[in-house]
Amino acid sequence: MSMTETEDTPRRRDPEATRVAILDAAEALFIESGTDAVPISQIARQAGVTKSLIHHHFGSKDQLWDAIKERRFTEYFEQQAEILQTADAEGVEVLEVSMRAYFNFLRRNPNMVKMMALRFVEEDDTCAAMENDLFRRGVERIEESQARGEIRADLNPFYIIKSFIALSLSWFQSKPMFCATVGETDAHLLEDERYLEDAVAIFLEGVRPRPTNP
Amino acid sequence: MSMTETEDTPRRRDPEATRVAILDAAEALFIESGTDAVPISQIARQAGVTKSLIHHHFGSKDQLWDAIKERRFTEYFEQQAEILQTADAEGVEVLEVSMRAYFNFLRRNPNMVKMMALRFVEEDDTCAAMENDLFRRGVERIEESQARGEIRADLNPFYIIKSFIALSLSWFQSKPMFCATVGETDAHLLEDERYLEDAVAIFLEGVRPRPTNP
DNA sequence: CCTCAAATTGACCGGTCGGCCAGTTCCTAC
DNA sequence: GTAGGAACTGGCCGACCGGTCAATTTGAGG
Repeated sequence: MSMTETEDTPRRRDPEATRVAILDAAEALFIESGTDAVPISQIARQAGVTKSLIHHHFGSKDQLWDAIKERRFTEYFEQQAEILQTADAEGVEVLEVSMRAYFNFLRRNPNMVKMMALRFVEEDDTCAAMENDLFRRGVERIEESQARGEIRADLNPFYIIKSFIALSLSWFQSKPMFCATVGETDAHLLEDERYLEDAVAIFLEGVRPRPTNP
Repeated sequence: MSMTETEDTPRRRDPEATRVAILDAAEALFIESGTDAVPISQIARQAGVTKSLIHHHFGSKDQLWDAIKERRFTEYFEQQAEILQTADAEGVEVLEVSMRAYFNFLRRNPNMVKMMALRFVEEDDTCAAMENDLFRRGVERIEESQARGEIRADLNPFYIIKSFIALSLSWFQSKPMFCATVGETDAHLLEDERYLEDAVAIFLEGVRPRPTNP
């Protein structure tokens, strides 16, 4: 352990780790209770730092919230781009793979679902450019399949993407509301896989070119 | 104007009108800026009443917000039940009619879209019973069509409803995000009708029984 | 070893906001 | 017409919270 190690040894003061601790604590609390309901003091307590330190690193509460969204959404779009890149199926299969990947991603990241909803209610436009880029690449991919006759050509590729996102996202947004009332006899309705199978079935049949066309 | 008129003449003191004025003002402001961002004093100003009067009628700020949600959601579910009742189409057509009606309802009531999103982020369970009832009636309707072979029988009716709600709701939730970045060349993508046509096309083909089955 | 900037702390301030209360006005039922 | 209760008002309070600031500690570079 020589003193020349400057990056990987934990130091007593580690501003980067501090930033991460604050971001993690704030993200959890904000998503749990909403930004306004959580005082900075509580974030500080949970992160094991002082209130002033949060202001030192992030300026204001709003800027902290922005940093949280920035971090998660960039991570999100990078992952989505990765998935789109590596999906090497062909024809409608690429849509099935994409939809299942997207659905399972949301399933593993419930926080993301909430942040998407928050982005809407707060009318937040940040990261819209990144999202646009991602869509554009998806559209190109679909257009190729359409040209090859593997996907119905009368559908706008943009709307095709929007559709399978809608089918995935809305499920996780509406699910919690039903958990409260659905009885035990209908509990199976809440299983993610069952919904996914039906949603995929509807979506795929909807975009697949019909064999016989009047 | 006899004094025996007790119900229909406007009186100098009209508690019911006051309640409505407060609810209207609060709903507009809450949805515009979020419940926490709007002080009761501002609601009072906009409604033309005193702050104390709001507490007199509704108790606390939270109870006021509850009353707002209660009012809108009961109205919403009643309208939806009405639509479901009067949709006298048959076969898959009933789904098309329902989906178009739902889509256009959301289009005319952007506040409702926001309240649905808020219901999710605030984890609000109120009115879940009403929603459940509505779903049950829709499910029965679809089951009949399925028995008659007019709709694919391998799909769960519950998920069918969920699907066309998802396709409608998500559109209006994601639209604002794109308005900021979409260039003029792609502005047509934001037109509600264009999306609706494609979404309906996908959905209907997805639930329609295939003529030839391998 | 010394220096300087960054990290970190605790104390404090000013403003805001939700809720309460004492008092006044008005409708209504007897 | 009068008593009582509901509608309505203005003023006030206390808690909370976001942000600032001066002071202290720590680490890295010269």
